[in-house]
Amino acid sequence: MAASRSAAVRLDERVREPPTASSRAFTPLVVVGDRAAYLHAGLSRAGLARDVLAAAVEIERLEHPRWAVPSAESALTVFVTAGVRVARAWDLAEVHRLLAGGWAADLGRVHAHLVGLPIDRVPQPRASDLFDFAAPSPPDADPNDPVGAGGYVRADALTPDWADRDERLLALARLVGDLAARQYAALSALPVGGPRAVATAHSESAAAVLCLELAHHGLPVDRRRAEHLIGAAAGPRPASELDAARIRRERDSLVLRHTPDRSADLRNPAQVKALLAGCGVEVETTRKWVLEPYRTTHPVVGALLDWRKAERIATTYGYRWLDEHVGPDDRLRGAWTACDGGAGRMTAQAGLHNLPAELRPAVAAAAGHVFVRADLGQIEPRVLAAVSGDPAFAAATRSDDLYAPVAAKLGVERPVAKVAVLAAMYGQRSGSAGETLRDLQRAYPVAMRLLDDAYAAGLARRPLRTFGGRLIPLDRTLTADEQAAPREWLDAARGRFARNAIIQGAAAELFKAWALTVRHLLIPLDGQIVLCLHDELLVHVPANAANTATDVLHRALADAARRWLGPTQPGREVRFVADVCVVNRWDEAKG
DNA sequence: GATTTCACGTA
DNA sequence: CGTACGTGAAATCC
Repeated sequence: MAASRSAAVRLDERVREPPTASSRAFTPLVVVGDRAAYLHAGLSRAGLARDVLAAAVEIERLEHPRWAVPSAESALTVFVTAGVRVARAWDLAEVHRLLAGGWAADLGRVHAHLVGLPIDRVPQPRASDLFDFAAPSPPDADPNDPVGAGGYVRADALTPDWADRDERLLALARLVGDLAARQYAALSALPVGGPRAVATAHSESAAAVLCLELAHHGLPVDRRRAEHLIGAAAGPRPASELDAARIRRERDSLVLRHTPDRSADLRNPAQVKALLAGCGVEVETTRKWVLEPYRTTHPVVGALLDWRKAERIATTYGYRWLDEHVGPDDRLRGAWTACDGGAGRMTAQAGLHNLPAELRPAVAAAAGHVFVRADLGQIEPRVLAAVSGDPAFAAATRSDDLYAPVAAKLGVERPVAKVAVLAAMYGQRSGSAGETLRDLQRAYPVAMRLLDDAYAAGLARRPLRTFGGRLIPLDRTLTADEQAAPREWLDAARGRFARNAIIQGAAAELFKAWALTVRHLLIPLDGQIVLCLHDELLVHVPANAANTATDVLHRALADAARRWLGPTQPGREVRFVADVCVVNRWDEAKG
């Protein structure tokens, strides 16, 4: 390999680009197969991905430009594997999700949305491949332009089939820079919180990079402890298919021994329902919370519920899961996304977001390291206070326990106040907590008004934006099944969804701002975020950095909240709190 | 073979 | 006290 060539940026290989708004603000970078191109400070470079990316990594080390990319995954993975923490990014896909709602965000959709072309006619690469390639381009179309005839981005623009030469890579980079500039303008022009929406775009883009880092680093696992916990719930590791069947039968027999005169496939809900009926337990469904009250009716119920728990470990979090997702370096790895298609929470695969509590002791810091575990306290009501600007509710956030001042103000016990606040944020407004809800309305009218307005927007199918600017689509066309459902039920469901989405979405925005601040401050400590769980961060640091990292988590929250909220009127400051502790295992109690 | 339903884990 | 997501097994659709 020509090592000297790959790292150095040679001026004679560059081509001067005309200065445009996009090239000043952004450094577009595209990677397609084994080729790549970027436009940086008016100079362009294209060629073998190995060489171009080595130069790009060098630029990142020196200058921290804002890399504009079709997606972080497509263009910035190499930075992550090289151990270089990308400081600034503009991820077209993430910004599109923010701007337009939903999750689909391929380059064709991003472009069509920004130039005002119908989304439903965006050329799709899948089944129509044969057609696309068969259809000859009009003679006047530029064969090196990723925007094809009809004004849409070619379906194959980001494939090695089309992007097989430097001038096409450069055209793609120019397109990416142009789209980033258009997104910037669109966010800036939003009627509510334009500058904040741009800040959210920066944050979401960085979150996409963090997702690559999370997938790369993985979550440290004590493999022997994991094997032990799985063994305790699901039995020993089966030596063969036959052995596995025997273990399953033994597990089943713990339930079926209670019904010697009848049998059933426990994995078949219909058969389980019939089995239970034969034992005098008549239920509509066999769900856990339906069966729970019948534990004392017949011993088979308790045995079945215990069986379900063990079966869950055996099937979903058993030896296969361990073998598939925990690497030879004892790290649990799964893919992460910076936002879901709804309110904007992060998602994770490989069970990282729904690991049963009983397996958490298996998540353990590596030798010489500790976890610093932090979770945001009462995040959703505090976020409600912040985004609504309710001065009275903001005053309540100054307490460590937000529900205490609320209870005092309403003249009720704390549990009553808590249920009322949660019911106002998520529940049916017409429930049994009616009187307390009316008191809540009087005490915190601004906050309650925000919730009511969101509910009304849901009913009216009027799209909303979160505090940070994310579009919450509420005008989705109904599926056939949904059209058959009662109208009032659907309306109420959409109202609840809307009310939840503005709170959950804003909380996700604050959480990401916090996480990214932590990520930045951890660099000198040689620490990493290894898990993000909606309101909880798990940070892995060398043991001697534990105290500093604890400070970092608190300080980052204050910084992130201040930046996220922007200037606040005196007397309306909202306080956010984090519970932070140093542990060796994830399940250990908070200090 | 792909999609839907049920069930349940997490926040 | 509601929403969301990911997962696996069985049922169902085509």
